[in-house]
Amino acid sequence: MTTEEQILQTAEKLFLEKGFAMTSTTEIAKEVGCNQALVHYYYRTKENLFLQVFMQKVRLFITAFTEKSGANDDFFERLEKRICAHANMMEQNPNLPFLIMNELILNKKRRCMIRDYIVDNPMVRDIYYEFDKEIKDEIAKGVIKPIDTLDLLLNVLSLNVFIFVSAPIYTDILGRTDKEKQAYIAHRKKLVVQTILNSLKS
Amino acid sequence: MTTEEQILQTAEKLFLEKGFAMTSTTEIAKEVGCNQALVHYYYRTKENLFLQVFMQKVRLFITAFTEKSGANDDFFERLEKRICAHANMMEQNPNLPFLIMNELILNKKRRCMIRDYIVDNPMVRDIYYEFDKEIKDEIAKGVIKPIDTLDLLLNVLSLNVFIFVSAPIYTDILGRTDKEKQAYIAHRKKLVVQTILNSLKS
DNA sequence: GTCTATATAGTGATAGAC
DNA sequence: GTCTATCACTATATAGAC
Repeated sequence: MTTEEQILQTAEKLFLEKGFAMTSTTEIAKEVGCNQALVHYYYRTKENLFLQVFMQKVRLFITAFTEKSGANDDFFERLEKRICAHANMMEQNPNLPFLIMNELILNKKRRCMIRDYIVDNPMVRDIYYEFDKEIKDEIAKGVIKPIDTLDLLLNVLSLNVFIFVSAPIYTDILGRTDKEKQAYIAHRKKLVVQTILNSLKS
Repeated sequence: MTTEEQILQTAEKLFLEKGFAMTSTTEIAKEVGCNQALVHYYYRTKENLFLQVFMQKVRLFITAFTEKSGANDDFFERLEKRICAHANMMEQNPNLPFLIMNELILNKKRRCMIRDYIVDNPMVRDIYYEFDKEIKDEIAKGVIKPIDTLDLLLNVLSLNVFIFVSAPIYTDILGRTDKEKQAYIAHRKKLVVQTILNSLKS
């Protein structure tokens, strides 16, 4: 791996662990084993380096949520698969939801970047409209209780994100082992699906 | 108001807005209209000052959640009142859930402080056990579907906290006015209650 | 109690040697 | 491409004058 790639990879790790503000380019360089000037040689500014990591992660976050599932499943099976795909993506990147939330709340610039990325992205729009149509169909058929599509998405997002935000807190506060933490996550994943489906069934 | 109180109040405001790392004692002093040395004269360290704000807010956060309601309501009415009390507390302190989450995730020291506060606090324990008993009773009576008490609390917490974490993001990304933001919050509050109750009804 | 001044250390970023 | 050296800045915290 080139030094340039090592820097990006280490930056990703540290930004995910401690956020933008609390990670210094000096620290990144130290962990890579090179000089701090080299970080700026490749990426010029810390902000620049951060954005490369951040936007890639935002893309990952969104595409996982909009993942399509088998067409011959019924609605509840399809929804379950979508919820799980989203949770699995976060399980592989545990601090990702926190990083995104953190930066979006503390930094207006980031919110605007996301807006440009989401609202102007035809792919994202298409997937949303398709999902929206699907929901409206199922409501019309009387399969699920009436709900706004955005509300359903927000419910899933709330519950799923909170699994990974709460996991380290829960683990530390109750003095759990890493294995117990994994069990907590697995349990919560199942329960989120169950809660969402129960709230929809009519 | 004394200068000492002004400093504490300004610190509270800025810490809530921008978190610990991005708020400087210089900035606090400037906003109070005094010298930066004075902040340290009264509170010695920034960490100290932060903890005074933080722990007071954590107490507020927990006590709101454990608020008791009218005894002659049925279970669903009592639960609804509890969920609303918790949401209302956050509505009056919009950035509070974010601050708590943020500091707990980024800082292990803070997690340990909370542990000492929650786990060793008999009042908190009592309220939890009482709620737990109540849930188990209703399950036994067949009023609600079986669920672990901690899971129910986590579901409420997830959905409620996310209202206020998502509100500024939602508002900015979709270019909403402040009035529309209030409507979003009011709408989500209702929906959270509905989602939780629907998921419990058997 | 409030100020000025300052010690000390850390930051992001750049210039220039090799 | 990688380094050393350094600049300009900001931060927390303290010492000491008033």
